[in-house]
Amino acid sequence: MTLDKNFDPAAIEARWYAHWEQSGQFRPERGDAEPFTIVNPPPNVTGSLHIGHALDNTLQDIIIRHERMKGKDALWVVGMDHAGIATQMVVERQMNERGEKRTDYSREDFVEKVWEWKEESGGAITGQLRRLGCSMDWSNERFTMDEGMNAAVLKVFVDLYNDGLIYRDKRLVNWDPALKTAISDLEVETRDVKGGFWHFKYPLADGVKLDNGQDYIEVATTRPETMLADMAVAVHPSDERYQSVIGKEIEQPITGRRFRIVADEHADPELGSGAVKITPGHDFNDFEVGKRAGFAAAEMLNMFDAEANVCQTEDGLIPDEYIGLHRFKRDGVDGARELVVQRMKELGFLIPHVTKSKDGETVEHDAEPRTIATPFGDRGGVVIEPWLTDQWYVDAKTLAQPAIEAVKSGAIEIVPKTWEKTYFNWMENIQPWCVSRQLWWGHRIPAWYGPKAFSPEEKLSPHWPDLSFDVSDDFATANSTLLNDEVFVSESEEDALAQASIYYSDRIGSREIVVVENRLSAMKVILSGELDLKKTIPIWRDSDVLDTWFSSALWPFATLGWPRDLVEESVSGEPVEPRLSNEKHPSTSSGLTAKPGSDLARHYPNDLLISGFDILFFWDARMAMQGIQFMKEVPWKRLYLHGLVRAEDGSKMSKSKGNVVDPLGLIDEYGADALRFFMAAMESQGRDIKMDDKRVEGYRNFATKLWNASRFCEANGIGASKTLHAPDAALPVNRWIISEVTETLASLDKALGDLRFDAAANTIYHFTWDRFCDWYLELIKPLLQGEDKAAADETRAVAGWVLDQIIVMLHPFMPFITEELWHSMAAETGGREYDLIVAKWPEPKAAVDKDAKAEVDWLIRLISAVRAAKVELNIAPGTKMTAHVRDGDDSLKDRIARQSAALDRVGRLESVSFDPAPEGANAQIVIDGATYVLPLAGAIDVDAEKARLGKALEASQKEAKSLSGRLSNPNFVEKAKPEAVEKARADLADKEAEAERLQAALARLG
RNA sequence: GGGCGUAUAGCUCAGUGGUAGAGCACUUCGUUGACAUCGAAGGGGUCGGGAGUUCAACUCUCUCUACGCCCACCA
Repeated sequence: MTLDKNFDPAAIEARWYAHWEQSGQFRPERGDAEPFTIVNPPPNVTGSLHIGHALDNTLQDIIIRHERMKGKDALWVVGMDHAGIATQMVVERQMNERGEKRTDYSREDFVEKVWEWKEESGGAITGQLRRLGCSMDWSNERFTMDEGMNAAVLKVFVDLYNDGLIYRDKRLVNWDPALKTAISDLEVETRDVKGGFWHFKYPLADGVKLDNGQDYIEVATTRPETMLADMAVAVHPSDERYQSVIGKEIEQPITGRRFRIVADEHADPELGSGAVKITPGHDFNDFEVGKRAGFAAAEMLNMFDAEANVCQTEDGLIPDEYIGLHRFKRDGVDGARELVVQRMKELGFLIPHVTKSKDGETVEHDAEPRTIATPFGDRGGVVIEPWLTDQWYVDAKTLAQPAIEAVKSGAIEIVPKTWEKTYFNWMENIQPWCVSRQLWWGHRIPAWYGPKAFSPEEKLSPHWPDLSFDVSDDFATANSTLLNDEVFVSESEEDALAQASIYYSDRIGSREIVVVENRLSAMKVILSGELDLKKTIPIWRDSDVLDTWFSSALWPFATLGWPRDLVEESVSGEPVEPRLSNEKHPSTSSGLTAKPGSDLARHYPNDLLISGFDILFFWDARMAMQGIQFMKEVPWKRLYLHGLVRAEDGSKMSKSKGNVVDPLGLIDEYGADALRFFMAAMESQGRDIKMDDKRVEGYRNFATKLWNASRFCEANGIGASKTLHAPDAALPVNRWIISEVTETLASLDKALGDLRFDAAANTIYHFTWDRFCDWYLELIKPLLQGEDKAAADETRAVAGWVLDQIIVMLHPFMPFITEELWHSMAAETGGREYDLIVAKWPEPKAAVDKDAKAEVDWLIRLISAVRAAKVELNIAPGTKMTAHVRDGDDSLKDRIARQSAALDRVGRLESVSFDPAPEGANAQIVIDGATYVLPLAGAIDVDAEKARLGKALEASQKEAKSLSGRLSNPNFVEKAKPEAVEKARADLADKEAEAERLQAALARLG
């Protein structure tokens, strides 16, 4: 015996994984084979394997192993994401612990520190994916900031810029005051927060009154602090109450600022007083109203710095006591909000909210309590402040159009289909994507700016890095000729310099161009007078980096060698229209095409993408847009979206709740195979998975079951099959199990093809346990130990072949135990020629053997019935019995003769004869057309047997009655499908016959 | 305010236009060698409520209820 008594996953997992990886079998050389490609969602370099990764990667591994075994050039691309914000936060946190901060370092030094951290501590997850058994192509592991990705990001940015699909704009962004960076719409999550709704009087200026004589307009707000930057009050154009004051002015009590009352549809007459204060610099709606009211973005007042502390507005009207306060109460310290409310109250401009107490007394409150949907940054965890800054935007609307079309046309198939609607809904309403981030870790934006970008005429909206000094008028005068706010976008600094030279020499005569580090140092250089601006022009590179998702959106092609493996398109220089098909040899808009034979040509489009639905917008949709834009083809043919893994009670797992299940702990306890099988078995389309340790344990038991079955085989001279196809077999039980393999394989392939992981797992599970272990191995025991050597040899060959098929079919789900068994089972016969990971997937060949199937099916039902009768009649299960057949025909006689050994050994029927049964009390069983009489000398409880038969009879009669009822309905016979009618007739005949026999059996009992 | 999903055995979930299945749990029995991480036999569901289509509905349509998720600028 080479197999240990117990299966110990830990003992084999690491060994097999190392072997596979070291022998390069995750991506065998198969240059001529049909390609199959999946790219793995790159996990954050800061990340560790959580249960969601376990699900996501198990599913991908199942597919990739299956395709690899089918002989394809299966490529599973793997890599890590630099995860801009997350990684920078990790390193900054560590600095904070040492009493340092980021700005103690230069940008270059800080970035260097992050790289050091990445090399030392990053990527822990790659080892954990290995523990899960994932067979990705580590030999070509990528990183979103490696050389190739950097080149791709630069090219994409520049190409998009040149096509007008990426642009710089000044508008409100979602600003995270904790992280001091802009974030995209998707990174904002709305939470309900308890807040207040304050009502104020805004006095009308110049003695103007409303029609009702009131000398103020009532406005209400959930953000009183922003009134320091109010620039208007809006009323609905058709609101009767305010017609006479439209165009008149308000004098804001605290700042004394005067501003107009404007008419705008945004104001809802039904809400509050129908008048709303407008703060264009700090509210998305107000920004739009402000623009409609004629304010340019640059004119809009800003009252916050990057940390959302109050700073002075351009007009200098904010009283000193507010400057430096936080926007609202923080750490128990009152902020601008509290002070504004207090001052307004003191000034008599607060309209209190009045409620009645239980005693009927009126109680005044400053604000009406209210639940407010408040935007939070998903990383920083603080309230987002809409803030007016210059940022880079991708024209997502334009890019989205072909991506929408791709799904509509079926070029991309989304599985499950129900997600299409969500995809369309988002894509059709997509907003410009803010891609610049005020961070240091990431892809630095390849844009250089000329001096005008920091001229004094420009409104210096607070921007990182903070610019808190004035620019001299001298400079402005000296450079008034430097024209526009010029931007040079290029893949290299040299080229940007060249562009700048051409630009400035054209306009203002030749001057030398120098590049300075950033906007801040550019200012310092200019102000210090170090540069003679008559001779030199400084340009500076954009300080910002790109959103992490900008680079990961390129993953499906950039990891395959784009743009390195592009070559001139040979056909023509014509621009290529998007094909949105599955054709090969994609080309880019610049007349380039993937080099024939390269991975890029062979593996793009990818065949499948598997991701959680939670990153459908973040990642999947953006890959679709960028893939089509740059490759003129969809990134993948199918997109499979799975749900979340939830805690046992159905809640979301989260660190704060402390209900996070560690997949590595489950692997330690039950083995990677068991965890993987659990994930597959639970993955039905369109539903979240609830964690269930008991079920993982169950699949551990399944692995043990297979292990023990293999030990049995080994002990009985059953080993690795010598043939790929099923051996010839004459015995019904062998022909039957071969047919069962054929059927199992067919449904397994279908399930995997349909991405029904649960169905696939259940198919192989039940075949292995119910068919193979519970019946086949039991039925062949007498054959293995019998005298008929030919029968024993045939059975050994078939059993060995079937076990091989199980091991092969199960391998994608349980790679470790199957690889171990694959080799162990061949140990006695000289070993295998190749590892299971690259073994050939079986091809269904033999037709199903109906005769054998019918015979074994009968055998199983007979044995089951005998067992059941024994239990109900309280007969010890080991008791040997004899049976006498009534109404049996010759073919039944033959069957019984063929199966006598199995009937004896498995069914405990030591003889089955066609002689009449002895008189007296007997147990009786009706199967198909025959009755089996089991004489029970004396010790039978006649009443129990009567009850047993009576119950069976009742069931038969009930079914027969229902069937005959249906058949006597003329509508059924006329309108139902003929097959249905036919089947009902046949079933009725069977049931009636069965009932008759049972009745006869009862009669015999007296 | 829109959109989506889910409601099937005690629990977790499959399922098909023709009178319901799995795993776990539960009950009873079982240790002569593959396996007690096991075997055998069982009990248990009017498939969320209502209406409709159909010869026939757990399965299709509508509606109601409950729960969950996503998107959305209501001050």
